[in-house]
Amino acid sequence: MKKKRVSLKDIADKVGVSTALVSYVLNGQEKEKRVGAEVVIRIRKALEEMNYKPNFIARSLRYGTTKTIGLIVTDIANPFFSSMARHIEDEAYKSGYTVIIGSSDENCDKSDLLVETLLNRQVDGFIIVPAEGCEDCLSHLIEDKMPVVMVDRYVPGLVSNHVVLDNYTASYNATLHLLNKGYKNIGLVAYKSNLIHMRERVRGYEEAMMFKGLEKQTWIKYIRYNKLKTDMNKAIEVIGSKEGNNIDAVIFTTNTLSLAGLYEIHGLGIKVPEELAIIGFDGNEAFDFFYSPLTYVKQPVDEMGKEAVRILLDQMNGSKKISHVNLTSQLVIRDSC
Amino acid sequence: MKKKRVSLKDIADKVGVSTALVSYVLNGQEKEKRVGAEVVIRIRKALEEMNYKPNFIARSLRYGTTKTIGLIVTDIANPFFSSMARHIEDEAYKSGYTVIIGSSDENCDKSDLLVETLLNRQVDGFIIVPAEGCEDCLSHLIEDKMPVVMVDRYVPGLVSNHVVLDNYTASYNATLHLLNKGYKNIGLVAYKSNLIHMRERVRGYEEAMMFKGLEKQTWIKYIRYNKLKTDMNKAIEVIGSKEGNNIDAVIFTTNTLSLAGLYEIHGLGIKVPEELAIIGFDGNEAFDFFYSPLTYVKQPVDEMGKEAVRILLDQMNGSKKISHVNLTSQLVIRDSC
DNA sequence: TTTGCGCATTAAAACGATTAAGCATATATT
DNA sequence: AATATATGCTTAATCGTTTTAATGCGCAAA
Repeated sequence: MKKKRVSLKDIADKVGVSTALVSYVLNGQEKEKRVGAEVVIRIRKALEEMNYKPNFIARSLRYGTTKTIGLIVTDIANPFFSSMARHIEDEAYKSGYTVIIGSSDENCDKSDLLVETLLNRQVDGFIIVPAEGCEDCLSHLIEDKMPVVMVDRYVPGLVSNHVVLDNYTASYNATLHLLNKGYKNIGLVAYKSNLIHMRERVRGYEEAMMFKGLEKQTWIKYIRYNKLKTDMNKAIEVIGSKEGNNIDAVIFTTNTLSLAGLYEIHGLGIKVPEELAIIGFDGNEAFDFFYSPLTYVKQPVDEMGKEAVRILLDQMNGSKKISHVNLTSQLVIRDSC
Repeated sequence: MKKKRVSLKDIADKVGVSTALVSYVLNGQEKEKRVGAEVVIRIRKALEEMNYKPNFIARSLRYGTTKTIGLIVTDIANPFFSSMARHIEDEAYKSGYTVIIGSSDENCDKSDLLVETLLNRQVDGFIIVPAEGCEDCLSHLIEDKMPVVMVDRYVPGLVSNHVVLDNYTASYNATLHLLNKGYKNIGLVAYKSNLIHMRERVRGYEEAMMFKGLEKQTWIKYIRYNKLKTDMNKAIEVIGSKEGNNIDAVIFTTNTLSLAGLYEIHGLGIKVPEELAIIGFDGNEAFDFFYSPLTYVKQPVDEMGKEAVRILLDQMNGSKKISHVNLTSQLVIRDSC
């Protein structure tokens, strides 16, 4: 079967000393532990020759930490999350941490199961994109003093760390941009969800409309996460029809909504921006190929990932400080509005 | 600090028995090991009450297996690999396996480092998208009897498992499709790479051209992976100019190449398909928004991921069979050619 | 000669789980 | 009555590493 890896014991036997000495040398403690100079050399040589590599599992058991971070996103296949994951991995690797990823599909049960699985695997901390209804599971985690950083959204009332976009301002500014361009009947397409990031994006829109005295003109369509296509189809059809209240601009509050929305708009042959102006959240390089490249709210996904890791590392090192990071977005203006 | 998790010992103490009995009950061996009926009940109750969860690390150390798969892709932020990763994770989780992902950026040193890291973490097997120059590192792995499945591409001459697309046929058929549509000056844009998947895609194109007696018309542009933008810019400028040999169709051999290529085509205002027909590899939903939705070679990424996991599990269960899976692609015909 | 100290090293416990082997005690078989 | 068998449980080793406590030895001071 598999060739056995060399263990500390193998080295110790070869050199003719106990494992303790080898361990000391390995961890650079040969000075404090007063290992004989000549023995140090022989041990070093043996380690080299036998190509010794420490067994992380044994170390983990001994130390009670695994140098592993659990990352739970809604879907790793979603470009927004996969690029965030990439940044998280890079940052974590720098500090010797490894990342285990799971996808919850916005499903609380799946998320809880993932947390459970990762806990059993003794991860040292979590970076979580919380799904709806996960409050309990998360609060238990935090009560048990497990380091947790929430990203993209957070659970209001839960005293814990998070790194999110300033969604309110992002949405407010996007709406304002449309208003300043002269659009009045601005609609918003959001996921049907109580999650804070959605609510904030809705609120930013509403308050911008209110600010201009257009609260009567607000038009919000809520899409069910698992009925994306059908719900979006209906939504866009309404916009294209007479009942659409002459909607002349629409904001999509996530990249998946933008994608699904553009499909329908494309399908109905609605002209952008002449008949309908558009702003999306989270760019997608390919949206530039839409006949009218998309104006979108650009999230600093790299910072979000890296900052989350930094805070998590800090927590794992014993910091008791609670961090709430609100990142600012950038409105990338293209042709669609 | 962190609330300590309950261990077998805690349960044993509470019930007043040895850890052995608890372990037997836990693993459903109460019959074979003749645990007293009444004791079984008390242990079950204690396990429930104290909410016992086994420590995976301890188990791993004992068993010498971690129920963990190492996945090395070129870049998890690339939608092709992130969706493959998603399928791999889902399939692995079904069998109680967890996945650790790393991105090599097509860089052999990074890839080797990842392999090393994951080996130290005692993963039970690898699913690898091999980078160029990784032959040695991989062959060592395989010599050491570490279960490995290569995906997307493989290392010729290395006796090991792989799950790849039938790239030759895919490319041949794509070229044939263009030829049958009357295009004669067909170009191909590939990465400058000796990796087999690239070579096969090139070969499929060349042989299809040869088959129609157009070997003189072949036009291949090799793009450097880390000079994507500049090299692509030059390539497309050539196509748009007089020196372009009147190229009337082009095949992009990966999704990143398609994306970069479309940017340039878009920028130069080249009309598709009137002035230039296009076929890409790996769709991207958003390519549908190109003013001329992209005809592309659709890879069965779900099958590729799932099949890789199945083969790997098989290997990890001791199978000595070497599997070479060649998946068939589908040419999704849209407007771009 | 005894005590104390510095030095180099080892033995052993610990982390949490699994499991082969062993030990009583009770019951059944000759 | 002596032996065999069944039953129910414990002990201890094991996986690979870290780390505390202990040990042996030589040498100097009392």
